[in-house]
Amino acid sequence: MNYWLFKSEPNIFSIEHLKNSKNSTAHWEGVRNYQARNYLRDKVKQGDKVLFYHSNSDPKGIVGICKVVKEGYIDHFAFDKKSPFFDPISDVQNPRWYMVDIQLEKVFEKIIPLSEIKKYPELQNMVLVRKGSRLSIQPVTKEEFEFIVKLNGN
DNA sequence: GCCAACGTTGGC
DNA sequence: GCCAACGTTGGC
Repeated sequence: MNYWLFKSEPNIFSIEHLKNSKNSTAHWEGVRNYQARNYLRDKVKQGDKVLFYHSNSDPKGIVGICKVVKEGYIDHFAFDKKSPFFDPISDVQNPRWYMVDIQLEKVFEKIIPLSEIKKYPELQNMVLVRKGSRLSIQPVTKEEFEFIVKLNGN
């Protein structure tokens, strides 16, 4: 099993949105970056655990845990002219973009803010805290994942 | 294949 | 709102 961190802007899709979705399950569509796409298409597997991160918000940080319930499949929103994620370059015969489905496992009692994450020596190698890192789908180590779960007292 | 210009992300 | 860092585009 692998561990990941998915970023989302909560004004667009927050963990509350996920909680209120049917079966607390949602597509993770709209990833439009090749490195992140490659993870979604090739590496993110059913049963993997995901840290849900709120970016561009106050406070920003990790807000809960999800699991992958459906692994990489074609992000058909790229073909939908009405979708904000429409991509005219993507071709049905040769799709560029992929998504997964995730299901909520736990909303943390309290957000673990980025400022706090930056304080722990155990978390200094996270992609999240690397300068200039903008990846929206990031690998996380088992140790990092478990450390964060413990921080939340779980 | 290089790289300047432009667009986006996302912390501050 | 600013801007550093990074990604993408497109002319050459």
